[in-house]
Amino acid sequence: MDARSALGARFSHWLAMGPDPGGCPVRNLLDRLGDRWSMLLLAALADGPKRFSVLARVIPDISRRMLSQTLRSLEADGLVLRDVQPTVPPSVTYSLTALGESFTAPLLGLVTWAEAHFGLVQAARARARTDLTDPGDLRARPS
Amino acid sequence: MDARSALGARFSHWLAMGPDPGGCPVRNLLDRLGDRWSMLLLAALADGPKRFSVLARVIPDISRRMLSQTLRSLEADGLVLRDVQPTVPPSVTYSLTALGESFTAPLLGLVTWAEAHFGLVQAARARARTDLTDPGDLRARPS
DNA sequence: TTGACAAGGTCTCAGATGGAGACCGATATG
DNA sequence: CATATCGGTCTCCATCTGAGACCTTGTCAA
Repeated sequence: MDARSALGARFSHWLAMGPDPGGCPVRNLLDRLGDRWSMLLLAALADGPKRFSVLARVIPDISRRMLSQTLRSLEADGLVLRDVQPTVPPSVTYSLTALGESFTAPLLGLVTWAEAHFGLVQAARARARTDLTDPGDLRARPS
Repeated sequence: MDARSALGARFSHWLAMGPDPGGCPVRNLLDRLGDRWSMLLLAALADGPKRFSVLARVIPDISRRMLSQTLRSLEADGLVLRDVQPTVPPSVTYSLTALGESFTAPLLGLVTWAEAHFGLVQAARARARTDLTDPGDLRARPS
């Protein structure tokens, strides 16, 4: 059975479970991890435990607010461990829990796919763009 | 090499590529697919081609606006094919492209993990909740 | 004849969400 | 004395999202 059929089977199985959005494990977890930063942070922590400021440095375009918020959400879900050293200034280190480590396997699958197929996606985007602009591309358009 | 080491190696490799956010394939694709609906729609379409109204029915909590918007984004990325039958009223069918089908493999990995570990995540959440409310549970606190 | 309804959207409006940047507290450093 | 560090929080504003009205064109029921 290929991945598509298997995925389709899972999907129709969820439908049979009724229209409860939070009851479905996949809906529930996808709602949590399917945001802009969660998976990225898990990938960063797969590289090894890191402190707050290090995470902020290696992911330059995350705001401190979202960094804090996302890490707390991951901690609440048991994927990340937050270790506070009560020095002054305090030193806080984040690392993957065993559960978080178990997530690295599917995440690696995602990452591998992304690296392998990015070229095709870019090509599709370029095609979509020219499809949109083509009707007017017969002549140069000022302004 | 386990998944964690492999993922960590990928991550530090991205860092070496400089601070360009859109240049990294993984950042780029995660920004697109890592929203509330994209992966869910891909899972739904893995079950077979579906029309707009059918998708709206099987995913009750997506608004028509986001459904239309997300499908167009997936189409622009070459993952989904939009087939318009010029009947009246028009009939529009969405299906996975070959590229979209290739994504079902990593997506299935994610889904499988979610179903297998959802119990642990729920347990962690319950623990986090009691940790928060415990300090004040000694006495009832009005207002 | 009038009305309702269908599909596949778009449009507008209001509320949730996210980023930018100020601020904090205590300490080490220049 | 001024400034920087660390790990955040707070406020403000821009963007994103959802709810719900509306559109077109033809068919069917009353």
